[in-house]
Amino acid sequence: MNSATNLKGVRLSYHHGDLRQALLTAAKELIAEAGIENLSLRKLAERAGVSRTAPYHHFSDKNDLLCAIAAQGFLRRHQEARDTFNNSRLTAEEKFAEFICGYIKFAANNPEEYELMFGRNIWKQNNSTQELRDVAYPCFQHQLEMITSWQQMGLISGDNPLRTSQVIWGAVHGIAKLWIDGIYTDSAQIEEVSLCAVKLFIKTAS
Amino acid sequence: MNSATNLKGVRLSYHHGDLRQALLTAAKELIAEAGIENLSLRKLAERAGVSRTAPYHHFSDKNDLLCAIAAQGFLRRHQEARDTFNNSRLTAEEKFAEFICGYIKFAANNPEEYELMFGRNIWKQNNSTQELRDVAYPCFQHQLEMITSWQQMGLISGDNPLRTSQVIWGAVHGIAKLWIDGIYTDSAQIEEVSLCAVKLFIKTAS
DNA sequence: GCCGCTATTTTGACACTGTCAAGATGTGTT
DNA sequence: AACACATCTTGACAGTGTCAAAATAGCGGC
Repeated sequence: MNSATNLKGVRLSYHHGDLRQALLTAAKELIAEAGIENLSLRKLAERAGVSRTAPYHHFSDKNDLLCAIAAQGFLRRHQEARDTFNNSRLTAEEKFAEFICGYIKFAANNPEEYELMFGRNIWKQNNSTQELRDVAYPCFQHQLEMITSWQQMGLISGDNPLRTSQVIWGAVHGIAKLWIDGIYTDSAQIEEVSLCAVKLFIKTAS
Repeated sequence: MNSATNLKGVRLSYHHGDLRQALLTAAKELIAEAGIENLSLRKLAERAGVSRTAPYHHFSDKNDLLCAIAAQGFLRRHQEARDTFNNSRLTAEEKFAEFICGYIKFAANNPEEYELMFGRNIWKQNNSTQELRDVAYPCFQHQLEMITSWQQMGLISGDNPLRTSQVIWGAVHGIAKLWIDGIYTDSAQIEEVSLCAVKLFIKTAS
């Protein structure tokens, strides 16, 4: 299970050194080069200099490997959001704007990773790993808490914090997806769309 | 190209009758049964009672076939939206609410079809067929026109109609996707979330 | 009727995929 | 040294999308 992920001890694996981590980084390379759809375990194994079935001793499945990459993405985004929310130099309104813009920017700058984090294959049915859920759910929960606090201080409208949070999350998610998938017919400026979303959700919007 | 789609003449194709249409309906059956990920051209051909490569004379590609199915989805949704917008028994506010709820309900009731219409594989890069674009873009354009009209009559806030339209589209799209993919951690009532979105976007929201 | 042209379909094949079973090899423990 | 076990490899299997070439069916013209 947790064969090679102990962060303390230096020597983790036997033959390769740390194949699990090597596979993860190689996978991210390959995804960045050719997209998720073109990632195969065999090419990945070759890139890592290892035989076709070696990865199966570190990931039970292709899905398991993808979940592990997605988990890293949630950790990164969660950290980003926390940094913004805890930045005492920002007003609440600035934090909210930065949450919206930062979310969309994260997706736009890491399209393949975002696709993985929210691709249907991972969450649909029961494909999500426990490891992934342990990382993703706190990230979702944190979003809910932030939005709830902004709503309680009267910055954004709505009454039910959970529902409002779901709508705002849906908005940034949808904008990000439509952008990533290249569906906006005009060459939309993603920053402009983000700021428009901010204005629409803030209570004092004109 | 347009080998078998003439709606006037009854006898359209030669051997099978109308293999193109038979493939489309069989594909929708298979997708409904096992999801898009589990649709293969070979199983599809078998279901249609035809050899593995027969579909290639009606669709250049697997992608081409998926685009054709997606196009039918856009036609249906476009018609729905038009019906609502042209329903003279509804007030503007009711129309807007019905647009939001109807959009999300459409996606929730036809998850696989919606996945196809907005799955990344189709739009990403240049995978979209001309036929698909000819059907989808008018649908998008119609959404823009509706939202612009609601904004101009002061029903919803925001200044730039295009940007506002993109945000609202993003919101319904994102809510639908998060719902379809089963990502909302609580068992959200999709209708409640839709209504919350309506309230947030309408100008006189509390 | 018959002949040929073209649209349609099939058979065969190729490279590629994820994944399993069995064996080989390295590593640490006793 | 011997064992247990983690790690990795080789071989194999059933699928997949798609191409090339051969077979077949329907239509027009004679």
